[in-house]
Amino acid sequence: MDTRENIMHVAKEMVQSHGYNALSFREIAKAVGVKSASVHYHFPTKGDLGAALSARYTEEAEGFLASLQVKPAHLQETVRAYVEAFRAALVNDNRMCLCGIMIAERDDLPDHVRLEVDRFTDVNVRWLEALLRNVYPQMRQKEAASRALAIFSAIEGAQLIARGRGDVAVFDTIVKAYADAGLLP
Amino acid sequence: MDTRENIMHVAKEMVQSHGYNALSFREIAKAVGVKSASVHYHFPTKGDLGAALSARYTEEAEGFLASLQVKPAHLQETVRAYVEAFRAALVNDNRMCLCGIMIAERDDLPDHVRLEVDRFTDVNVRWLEALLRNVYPQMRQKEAASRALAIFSAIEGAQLIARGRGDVAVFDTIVKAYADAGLLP
DNA sequence: GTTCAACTATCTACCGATAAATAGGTGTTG
DNA sequence: CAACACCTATTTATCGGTAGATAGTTGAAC
Repeated sequence: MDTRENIMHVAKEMVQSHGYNALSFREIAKAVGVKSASVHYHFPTKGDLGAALSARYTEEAEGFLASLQVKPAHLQETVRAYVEAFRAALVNDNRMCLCGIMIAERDDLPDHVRLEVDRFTDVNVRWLEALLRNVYPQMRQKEAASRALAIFSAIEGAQLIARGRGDVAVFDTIVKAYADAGLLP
Repeated sequence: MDTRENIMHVAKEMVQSHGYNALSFREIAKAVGVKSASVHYHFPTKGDLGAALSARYTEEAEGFLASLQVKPAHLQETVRAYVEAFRAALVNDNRMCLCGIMIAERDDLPDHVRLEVDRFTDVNVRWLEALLRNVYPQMRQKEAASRALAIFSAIEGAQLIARGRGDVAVFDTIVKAYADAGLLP
């Protein structure tokens, strides 16, 4: 019954499936069951909606990452839970990471949307970096940062390619190969 | 002076920068210096243009890959040349792999465009797989296929994330971390 | 004279956005 | 209690702009 929440919910799924450019106020309104002017009431411009979506997406990611155990003893479980979050998007109607798909459209994003999208990468890479340094205390800060960036990129790439195949098994195959090669802990 | 070639040239760059959805006949026409109806003369529908772009893109990739040395002795140079091709897109005005960005929009692509986009992944993965089996003859076929898929995904991911940062150095950092971790030969 | 390649002009559909009106709720005041 | 003011959420109706696409015309080449 909370229209604003419903708008954000359907808009998020639409972006994850079709991207920011393809997001339309009319389609959102139709899905929610209101008129497009009502969507504009809650989010005056498309940029406002996009920024709200990516901001919340990053906040939820922050909460999720904070909830994960980062004890060295549970390292593999932690990484598995992290990867599973990206896998879930594919399982859920072959969707992509909201910020991943928006990076592909970055040149068309309003400035404040792009800032929020960038923050998602920051949050993920910083968390991975902290995880690595927690588990491998001897690892230098620079190396941990590079490795964290590599892990994040690899997972985003796996999601992109698996989505192109429309097959979650492809994601699983790629992640296993990452682990076998030594990229993932 | 070849209008059709000019159309494909500017359209390719537009897709690499803004994606398929954002591609507009009017914008193409303006860039080429003709009217949009002329673009429709050469490519009756947007799907025809998209399919032609991705088909040629894949063909050029096939030619490029065939031209690379795959002798075990030059393995690292070969891989470096392969990665450099993806790097070049970023250097060239922060663009993305044409098929990578179109995968993100796959749900909105006409069927024949999607088929061509898929073929690009096939071509790359098959080439990487052959490279691996050539260099590591003892590697099983299944393992080589997984590894090839992982390498391709990782590079596409690196390109995506580096593009989000608008910084080629990020791409280089990620690729180096891939190599250090053992993902790249 | 036929073909090619471009043009002009226009169509319908959809985009984001806005103004103005409406209905319902809340609170204040006489 | 009733009247009024105000706020919120939504509607109707519409705007200018742009999308892809098409019909018909022109001019040049062969």
